[in-house]
Amino acid sequence: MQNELVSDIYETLLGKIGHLQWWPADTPFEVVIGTILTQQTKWTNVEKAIEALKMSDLIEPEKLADADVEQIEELVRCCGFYRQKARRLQDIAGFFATEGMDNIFSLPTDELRKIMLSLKGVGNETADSIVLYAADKPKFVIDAYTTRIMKCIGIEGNYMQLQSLFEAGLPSDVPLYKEYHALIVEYAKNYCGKKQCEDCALVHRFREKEVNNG
DNA sequence: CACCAGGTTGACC
DNA sequence: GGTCAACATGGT
Repeated sequence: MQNELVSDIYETLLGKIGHLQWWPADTPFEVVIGTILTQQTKWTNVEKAIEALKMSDLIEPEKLADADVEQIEELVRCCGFYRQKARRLQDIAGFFATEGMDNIFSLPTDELRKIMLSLKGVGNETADSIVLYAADKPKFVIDAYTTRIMKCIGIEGNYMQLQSLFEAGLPSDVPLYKEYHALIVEYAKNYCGKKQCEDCALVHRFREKEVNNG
């Protein structure tokens, strides 16, 4: 059954990598900033930008919303797409400043997700990352690595289909969702390069399983 | 020098 | 529903 597959993958990754703690940030709003900045960019660049924003005392909705957009551009330049990211960060900051971050984050999970999706620059993955890692609510994050790994194993689907698969196969548990996504990213970064794909323990293990079962 | 990175959007079938 | 170029810097 595919329901077991999801927890089997988790156990395999956990055994290979060990427990992980995510998301590295001092405050929920810092998580939000990180979700935008990390789009299509390495985390080391995000760290530099966050540090720069901290130096300018801008890791707060009101302050970021009131800053000059040109200043934000310079501070986040190292993350790429810096002009649109600066504007989107400022928009989101303005939204949280107006509505109150605590008010927004205490909404029901699905409503929160919908509202996050309505912000420019926030798509499925970013919305779910905010819901899970900033608001601490159970939503499983699907990213390019997850999609790639599942396709390797032989399971294809769009974002919502894969998310449903994972959520159906797991207890609704925030720390578990957080760690599972972190494990997938770590695994994929270290073991799913083009060269490594041939020795991908995960893929081999589950392909064999499939043969045995079927 | 070419290619990719924890992605989103708007335009177009 | 799906596909595609644009968005841009930094590291291998």
